[in-house]
Formats: sequence, C-alpha cells, structure tokens
Amino acid sequence: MKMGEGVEWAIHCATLLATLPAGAALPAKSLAEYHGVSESYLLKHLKALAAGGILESVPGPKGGYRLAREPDALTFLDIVEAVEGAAPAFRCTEIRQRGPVRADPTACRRPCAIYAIMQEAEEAWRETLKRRTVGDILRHLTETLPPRSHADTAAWIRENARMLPVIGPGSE
Amino acid sequence: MKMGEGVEWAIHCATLLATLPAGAALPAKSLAEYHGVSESYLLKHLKALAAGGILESVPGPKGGYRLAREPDALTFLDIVEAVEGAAPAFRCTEIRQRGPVRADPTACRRPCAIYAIMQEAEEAWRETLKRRTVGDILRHLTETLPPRSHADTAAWIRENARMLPVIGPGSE
DNA sequence: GGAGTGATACTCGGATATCTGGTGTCCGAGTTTTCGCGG
DNA sequence: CCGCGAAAACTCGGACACCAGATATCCGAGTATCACTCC
Repeated sequence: MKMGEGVEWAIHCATLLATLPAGAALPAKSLAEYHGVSESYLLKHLKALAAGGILESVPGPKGGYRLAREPDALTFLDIVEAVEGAAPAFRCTEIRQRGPVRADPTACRRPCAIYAIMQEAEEAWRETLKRRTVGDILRHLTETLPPRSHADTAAWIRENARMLPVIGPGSE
Repeated sequence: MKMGEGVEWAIHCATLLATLPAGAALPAKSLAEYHGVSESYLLKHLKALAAGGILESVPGPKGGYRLAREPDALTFLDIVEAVEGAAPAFRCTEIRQRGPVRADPTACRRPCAIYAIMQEAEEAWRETLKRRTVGDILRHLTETLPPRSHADTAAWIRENARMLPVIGPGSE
C-alpha cells in the first residue's frame, strides 16, 4: 500500500499558496522551481487539485494557481482525495460468495464483517486528516521556523507572485 | 492509494484456518478452492504470512498451513503488515530542503509537520486494525450466520483438513 | 508375517513472465499582453 | 497623442511514452506415504 508522491507535492504547494496575498496567483513553473520538482508532472497534480475545487487556475500570462478556499477550510483529506481519489484502499470482492461453500445470499444482506473493519480503520484515518487544515500548518510553521525563513520566502513570493489586475501597483 | 488484493485473501484464509481443530492443517490447494481464487497466487501470500509468523507451514503430503497463534492474539494489523509490508504509505522526501529557498538545516531537526500529520493519521488507522482480531470475526460470524452455514463449512473442513499424525483416527 | 528400503506422490518454496497503474513528458487550446499602425 | 488591431508570449489542459510494483504462473526442494523386497 503506497501513496503517490504527488500528495506530498500537493500539500506543500497548498501551504505555499496559502502564504501569498489574497487574490494573488503563482504559476506552476514557480511552484515547481520552489520545491525542486518536475514542472510537467507537478502540473498534472495541480490540474487534479483544480478539478477538485482546491485550487483555482488563472489562464494566460500573469496567470497561475491560487487557493480556492480559506486555508482554515482546506483539510488534508480534501487534498489527499483530490489527488489520490476518494475510493477506499481496501476493496471487498465478496469472495465469501464464491467457492463451493459460499454463504447464503440472505446472510450477505449485511456487509462483510472483514470489509466493515477495514472501512472502520480507513474512516479513522480520514477523520484524522479531516481535523487538520492547511491553516494549522501555516500557524505551526510561523511558530517554529526562524523569522529569517519567513523573510526569505516572502521575498521569493514577491519576486514570483502575480497580483490580480485590480489596483496593485506592480512591484515589478 | 490502493491495497493489494492479497490482503483480503489472507484475512479470509486466516479466518477459515481459525475454525479448524487445534493442530490440524489445510493445504493451499484447498484454501484456494474454498475461496475460488488462484492457487499459485494465493501460495505467494501464504508464504508471506508464514514468513511473518502468522501461519505455520507443514511440508510433505498431509501437510498444509495452520495458524501460528491463537485467533484472539492475531490482529488485523499483523496480517496486513505481513502481506503489504510495514512501511508507511506516505513517504516524506524532505522537499522542504530542496529548491532555492530551502529551510535551514537547524529547523529540520524537528520532523516535517506535514509528515507528522500523515503519520498521525496512519497511526489511527493502525490502532483500529490492532484492536480487531480474527477471534472477533469468528465470534461475529457465529452470531450472525445461520447454523446451516457452519454445518456446511464444518463438513467441508472435515473433508479437507489434515490432522497431525498424533492420535487422530483418520476419518478417511 | 514383519521390518527395511526404495520409489512415489504430494506439499511448500523461490524464481520467472505479464499487466495495470503511477511516473514523467510532450504538444495543443486559450488568454492577456504588447507592439505597430492608423486616425 | 490616442485608439484599434493583429501578432506574440506565456499560461493551463489533455494526450502520449516509460517504469515499478502488483498480478499470475511455473518448476524445483523437501518430506511423509506407500509398495515392494528381503529376512
């Protein structure tokens, strides 16, 4: 049982996007460079996040990605399910109904007990991920990381972020 | 994130093996036939279970597999980890230390906050599987399944199980 | 008839093909910007 | 000097190769059984 690498990328990207000013966007090229990963492949996952309602995409030059919700309303489970899909990891193939001594169909009205337990475990997993948000990570980093890191990141953000063409006096 | 099909097979096999008399064994051929799955492939997983200390293998004719522990001492987590491996599904590649604005190595003494949360979720998952045993399933089936099913299974067991060459007057 | 011995049949164990899904990459559609031109 | 228009540059979006791990299978190692032979 292995989780795709894209999940890690997605969460880190969401965390970074949460630090930039409201309305601003960041292109995939910059996100990939910031995290030191392949731009082409990251784009694939960003697309999935946009399709899942996690990110919003702004097309054209000066475009990019930005969060579609408030960081506190963005749970880990949302991101994981957007990238990996919401299908359960354990799939019951109802093997109790196969073979020479298969169970009575009447008894199969109730779900398979083994499947129920596996679902219970996955539910506990999901519940934990549901309680944690990108906002939590943001606050945690603010408390633990040295101010120097924030300054560096903020400077890099200013260098790469694209403001919406509203009022913003372009820093460029 | 997808779990291998072998996990389902393994749990069902363990449940079936738990129903046969103490000391008796059941060959892979019979287990595969009972569940309607490929014998060759099931053997691969049974081997993993034996290597993991879940099952004991008896070689030679009249040989087979049997549980290595009491059903109540056999948790779902034991079986899952024996088949799928104990490695965590989410793997942190420390991308915070990559890229142009990588975090200070001093700040990386503490584990990645994102990784910590994913570990916490997986720990909740493991904890749930740790609380459930094959004995629980056995009792559940005893309570819910009609007596007819038990009779059929018991008859099939008598037909296919191999007693240890101790005292047992061969029913054959 | 009984014990010893060899062949036998059946079991598990490991090494070997095949195939799906994750990994990685590319080119095309769409939009904003920008430059040039005309008024 | 200002407005309009076409070309260009940059973005995301979907379609196309590649590779690791799961899936599926086979043949070989080992042992209890069984039959045969000899005593």
